[in-house]
Amino acid sequence: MKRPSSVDKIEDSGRLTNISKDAVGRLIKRVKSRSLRGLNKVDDSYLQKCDSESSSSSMLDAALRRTVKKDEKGSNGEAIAVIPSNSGTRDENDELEWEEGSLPVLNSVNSSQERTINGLTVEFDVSPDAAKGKRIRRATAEEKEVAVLVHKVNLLCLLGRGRLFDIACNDPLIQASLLSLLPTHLLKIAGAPKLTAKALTPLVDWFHRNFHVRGPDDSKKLPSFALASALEAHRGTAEEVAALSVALFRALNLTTRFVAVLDVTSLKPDVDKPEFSNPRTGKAGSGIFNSSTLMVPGSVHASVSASNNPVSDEKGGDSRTSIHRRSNILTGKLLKDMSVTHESNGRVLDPSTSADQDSVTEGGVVKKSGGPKRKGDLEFQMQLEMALSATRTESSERIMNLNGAYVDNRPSKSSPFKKLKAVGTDESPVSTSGMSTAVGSKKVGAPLYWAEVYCTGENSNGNWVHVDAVNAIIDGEQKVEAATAACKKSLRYVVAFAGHGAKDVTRRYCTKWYKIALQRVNSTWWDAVLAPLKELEAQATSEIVHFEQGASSRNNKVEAVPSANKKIQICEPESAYVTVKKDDEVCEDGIEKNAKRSLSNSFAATRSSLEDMELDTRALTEPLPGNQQAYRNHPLYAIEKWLHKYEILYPKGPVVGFCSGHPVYPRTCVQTLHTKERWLREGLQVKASELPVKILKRSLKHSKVQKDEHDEFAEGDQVALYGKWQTETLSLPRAVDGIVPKNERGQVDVWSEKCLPPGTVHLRLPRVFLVAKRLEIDFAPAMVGFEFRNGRSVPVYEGIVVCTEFKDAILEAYYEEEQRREAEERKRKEAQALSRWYQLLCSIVTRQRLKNCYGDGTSSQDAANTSKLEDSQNKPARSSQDNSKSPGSKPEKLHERKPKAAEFVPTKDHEHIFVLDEETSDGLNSTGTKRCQCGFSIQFEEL
DNA sequence: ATGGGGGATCCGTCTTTGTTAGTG
DNA sequence: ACACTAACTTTGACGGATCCCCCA
Repeated sequence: MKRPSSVDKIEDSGRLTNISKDAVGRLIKRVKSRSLRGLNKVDDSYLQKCDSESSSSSMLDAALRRTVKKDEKGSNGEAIAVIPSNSGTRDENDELEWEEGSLPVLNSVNSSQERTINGLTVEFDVSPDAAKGKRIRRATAEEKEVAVLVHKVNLLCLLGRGRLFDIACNDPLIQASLLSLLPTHLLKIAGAPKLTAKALTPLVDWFHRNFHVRGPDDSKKLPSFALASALEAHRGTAEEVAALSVALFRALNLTTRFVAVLDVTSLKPDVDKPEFSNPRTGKAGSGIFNSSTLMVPGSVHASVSASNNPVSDEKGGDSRTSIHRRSNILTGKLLKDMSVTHESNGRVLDPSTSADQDSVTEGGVVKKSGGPKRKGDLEFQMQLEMALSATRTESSERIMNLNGAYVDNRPSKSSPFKKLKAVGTDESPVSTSGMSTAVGSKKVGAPLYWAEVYCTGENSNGNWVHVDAVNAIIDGEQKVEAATAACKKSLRYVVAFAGHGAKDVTRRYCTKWYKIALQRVNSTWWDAVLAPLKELEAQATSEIVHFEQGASSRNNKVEAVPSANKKIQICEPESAYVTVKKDDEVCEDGIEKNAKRSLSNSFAATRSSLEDMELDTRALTEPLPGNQQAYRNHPLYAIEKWLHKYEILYPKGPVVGFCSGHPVYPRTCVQTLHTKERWLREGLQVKASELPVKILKRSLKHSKVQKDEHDEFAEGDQVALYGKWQTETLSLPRAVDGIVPKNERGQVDVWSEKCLPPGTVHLRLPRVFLVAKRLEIDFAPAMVGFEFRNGRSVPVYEGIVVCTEFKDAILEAYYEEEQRREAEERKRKEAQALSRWYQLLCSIVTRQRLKNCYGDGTSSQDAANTSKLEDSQNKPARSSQDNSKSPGSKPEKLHERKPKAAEFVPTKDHEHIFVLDEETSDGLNSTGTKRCQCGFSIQFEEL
């Protein structure tokens, strides 16, 4: 990879990217291996997936063994067990052998196979039909956890990538180069006091005509380098082109964000498995990092010309090649059609409503498409027209796909009508008023990158406006969801990048949050990740706004009159961003600067909070889903049918709508119910006069347990449930006279601090009950929960509950007791250590003596040497035992004669038999030596 | 052809308050 | 005799997510 070595920061980022990439690669590898292991673990499920021809020999082997095992009982005689050669007599313990035994591997597996082994017939059946019947293995908790981790890592990586592109958009060289290419009349936009979305039209139009999208490339360029290349070639990936548009807007001092749809791996396992083996990603070798849009380039034929002719003429592209023109013709045609068929949602470029199908717009000028045409062009146009007319017939309200310009223009064998796929999928109003995806197909990629420009002239306070320069769409935020849905992508995370920061703006682009939310990571984690970035983003956009006011002076300095001959004309050595900052620092005195900064910050805060409010409002005003299933987990609405077992509607109203005849209630009306006992855990008790709002039937098992109880409602097979509104704060009897109030089991259930009787305290210390008992203070064991052990749940006790007044006394005594205990423990350990040292030293002494006695190299020495090691390790205990017994026991015959080492040849399993050799006494202690026939001796001391 | 409803299936969660023999 | 510890054995019902089939 070629790197601009001069830019250290970028190098760092590059390294970081590589490191991250490697890490993620390893993680994915781990996931793959896990999933493989998982498949192996559940052989049956894998078996069904094993194509008869593709299954590996080991798999087949395993399958064979299984089949054989299953069929060995031979119920119907169709399948006969393979009996291994050694299995003439089988018993119960053969299980393991059956598992580990191997069978000859067959080369071909058919639905029914036979093979003779040692005269036995093998018959097994791995028919696909049988496998088909089996269910697909579901993901385990571990796999789900891994999927969440991968999702998070992927999100972080894509966030990092977005930030890199955002930084690259601030590159002064790129911004200056773009300005140098811009026609002079378009520079005026920078000075506009009230920017409106409409005012951006000519600018976006120019950009769209001059920069084109090509397919994703496999090169691993750094963002800034990629942008430079794209700028030079006037074409790049959708990501690069979108980033260039952001750079251009920023160069013109427009408050602009780079917006990207983070196309992360799924939160759920399995779903992504095909993606791991996706040939495209595999080929690219960059996995999830290669997340560029899959757009099929509109100017797909123009690759050669584009590279040869990198700079386009700014005055309408007179010098452009015919191929360039053709792509523009097609694009313009589509755009025009969009403007004709639909104008209600979002302003589309080229306001011309001419019905002339042959006219195209180019730089706002309507032109005849009289350029040279190739055979493919005509075919394509025919197909396109047929498609468009068909779309109009189907739904005149719908507009063309955003990506209409990127329709694959290769001649298709199928009918053009088959390409049409109206993807106005949902009940969403967008689908009816939004864009049609008639031309959209799997060959067309989703719009994943665009810009957001803050237009001060929109609404009363200004507004962020969606600007998709890649597809030449302005203010088309409502179309994005439909377009991405058409391409089987979901808008799970739409993130706007600015000033090295980022902000989640998904809610602006999605209308069905209830669907999106389920596919997103835990919001707490995501919010925590974004919090610092959001701050950066807010600061950055505020700074730009602040300087926007003085932008005219700067623009006067920029005499950017681009020329076709100038490849990159840098009129201003510093970037717009940098220049403005410098102006601020140089021109303003300290006080003014601070005042102005604080003013801008306050405005930014207002702007940011305004946007937050806007997004929140969108969330709260989501349209009612049309299908019942959507209400199962809808965050805003609920229908009674889909309430859970422990839920109820309270209050039952207001009804906000109907779905298939079912009244729809706000989710806030859904209350969770609990039993009396469960409420106690929360530190709440059910009011005396309250009746259960719901009574459930208890399971058989539980009803048996409850049979004896005489609760009014919870009798036998019933469970009484109460709502939170029926409860009050728990009032337990107060501790009186140092006596702790206990429950029927003589304990206190300490689920939380709230469950403690007033006047008591929970001492969560080990062995503290001993102290309380010694001090004769009343206490109750504190039960803190349950754990499942030995097939049943058992209560877990931690510490005791005592009256508050005894707390200090108990603690004091406890610490004293603990100190004493620790001292005792220390003493015991020291004694033990002493004893072990003694044993060790004895062994060393004995060894030395042996060396001294038998160090001449006789045959017995070998024996002694071989035995001494193991004896020094193992025998002391035995020998000491023997020692202790020896004084009482008579040393029989062996005692009479001294062992002669030369006579005795110890065997391998020889055990020492000691006889008393000599004994001396010093009054208090008597010491002695015991000697075995083999020559091994040990000295002992009798206390 | 497609999407919704509902049944079937499977995985994960919740449930929940011993007994006995051996050892010090 | 008493207190303490370790071993014993290894639930099962139900909710909910997901799959799959049928029907509008």
